[in-house]
Amino acid sequence: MTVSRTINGHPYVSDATAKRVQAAIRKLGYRPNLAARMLTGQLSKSIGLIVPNVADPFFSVISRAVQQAAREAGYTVWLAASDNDPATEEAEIEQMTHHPVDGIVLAPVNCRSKHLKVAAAGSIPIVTIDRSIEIASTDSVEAENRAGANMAVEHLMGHGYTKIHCVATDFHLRSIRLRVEAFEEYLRRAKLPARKLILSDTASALPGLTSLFGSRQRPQAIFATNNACTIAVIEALQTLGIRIGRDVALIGFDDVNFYTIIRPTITAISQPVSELGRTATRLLLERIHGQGPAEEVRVTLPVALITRASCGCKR
Amino acid sequence: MTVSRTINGHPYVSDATAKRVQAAIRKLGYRPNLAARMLTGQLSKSIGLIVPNVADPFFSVISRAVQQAAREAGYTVWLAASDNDPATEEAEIEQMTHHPVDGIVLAPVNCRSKHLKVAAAGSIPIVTIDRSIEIASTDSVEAENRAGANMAVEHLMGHGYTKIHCVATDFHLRSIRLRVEAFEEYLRRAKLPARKLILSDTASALPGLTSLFGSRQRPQAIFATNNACTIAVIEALQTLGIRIGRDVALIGFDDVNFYTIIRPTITAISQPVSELGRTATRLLLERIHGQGPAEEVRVTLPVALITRASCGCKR
DNA sequence: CTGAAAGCGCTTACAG
DNA sequence: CTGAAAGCGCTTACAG
Repeated sequence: MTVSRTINGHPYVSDATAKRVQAAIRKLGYRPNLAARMLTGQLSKSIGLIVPNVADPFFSVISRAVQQAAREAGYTVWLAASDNDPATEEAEIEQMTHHPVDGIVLAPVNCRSKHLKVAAAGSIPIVTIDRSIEIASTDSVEAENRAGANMAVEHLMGHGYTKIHCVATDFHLRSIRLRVEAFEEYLRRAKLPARKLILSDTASALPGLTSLFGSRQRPQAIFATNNACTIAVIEALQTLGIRIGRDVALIGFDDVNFYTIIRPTITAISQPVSELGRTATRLLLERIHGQGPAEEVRVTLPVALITRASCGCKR
Repeated sequence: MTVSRTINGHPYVSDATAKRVQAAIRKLGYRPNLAARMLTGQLSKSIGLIVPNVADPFFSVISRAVQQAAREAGYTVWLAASDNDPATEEAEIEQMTHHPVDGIVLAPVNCRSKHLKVAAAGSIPIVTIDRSIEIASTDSVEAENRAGANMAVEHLMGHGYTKIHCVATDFHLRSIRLRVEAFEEYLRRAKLPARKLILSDTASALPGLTSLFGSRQRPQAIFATNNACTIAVIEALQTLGIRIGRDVALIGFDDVNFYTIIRPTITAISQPVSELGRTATRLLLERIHGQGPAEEVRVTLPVALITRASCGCKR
């Protein structure tokens, strides 16, 4: 009893006993049993993080940021990968909910999976990151998808290109759709054709670009909507012998480390990835502690154009 | 009571009652409380995974493999990043031990940290991955470091290079030291000079290579001992205007996705990264279930030379 | 300021 | 085959 009070810093423990308890704790190497503590309705001081793929550079940086922010607040994080499978994601949310964690930071596989409705209505708070849920309402943190697409198109138009193509994968994600939509609207307002190539997966980049570059719609510039897509485009263009930055310009959404190492270097829309992770964690911890407004919080963080060589600059 | 027996598949529950219990469970959405279960001394069905950095491609692939292998066995995994800080690592091991997890897969920051002795002597099993502990004994899984270094040197010598330099970072890691030692021994046996450049961090690659290439020891070929080091070398050579594959040959230990995208493509010693993760998880689960031999198990998995252009092949 | 009592939700013997 | 009892290690009122 007195030990419990001492550990939890309750008032009304005399200094003398507190000291004796501390000494005994040290001597015996006593550690409170978390399972027992949980059973009395305490917080677990842990949060869950579910991402589609830890090996994706975008998500590995996010994981790192979440982990650090959580640690600073005395929280530990359960990381799980959904492997882009909604069923796995559902199982993981279930498991975490019952494990238990106090809250979950989630990058959903699909914004419309039915199980998300259940999860969002559950008792523990959820904050989505990068991709917000469409069929339920939770706090969310994401980058300015539309502004990023606009910046990319504007920059390409500044180079004088008029035949600009958008190449996208993962079109089922709301973030990707927003980027594609913004791309189309911007070009439409500029009275230029807004053409797009939606790929079912990265493997179809090569056949897709082969026929695109063999057609009359051969583009002068490409806007690729995320890192996996950009990399697939680069590989396909290399295979086709089409020189990036000379034969065709390229800007990718998402910046990746090795874009400065390949030649030409790749111009990219850079997201504040660590900041996304930190913000989501902060928001979640606030919810866990019952702070924050009653309505959902939707945070959008700014992106930046990182000019390198693939767009035609610095040739 | 009967519910408990039904859930845990104990014998001596009549089919009729079992059915009724199942139905009630479904109807009420009942889920057993894990905290309570833990309190009676059950396994948590979770393992911990601690790596220096989740954003490192090597460790993110390992994380993925561990996660998948654990999931297949009905286990979930706590992932934590030690950020290359032994104190953080110590805190994470502590936290996991008491959380509790049934076992830990660990890639130690340093093979000689004193806290590892305590951890290895603890009650829950630990399996090290990529880097084995020197001051205590645990099961371990790693790649054939020496054989990999030998293959690299042998291949470079096959190209006729006689002035081969080893460039290394993270020399405090046993795996790196093994690679460097094997490099030296191989060249010594071939009666060739075995020179090396040990860098304190990747930032010192540029100054280090600048003076190396300005000296009389200017190498014809470089063997870089891990992916971070190889990338730093590539960047430094690019900055110096030294053409890889023409002015100097390069082989890196660890294969990385984008090595096929940069020009020249990078020849690498490829580790069976996913296999390392799966094997470590399998070993850990065996220990948790009290299987496996009494003595420590040390698994070494084979590596492979992936020939590309940077070594001088396919010029 | 300190301690005895009850209970969190399970499981493990022990009786029926 | 089924249930009542005790206990896992904590915390939250409730008495002193």
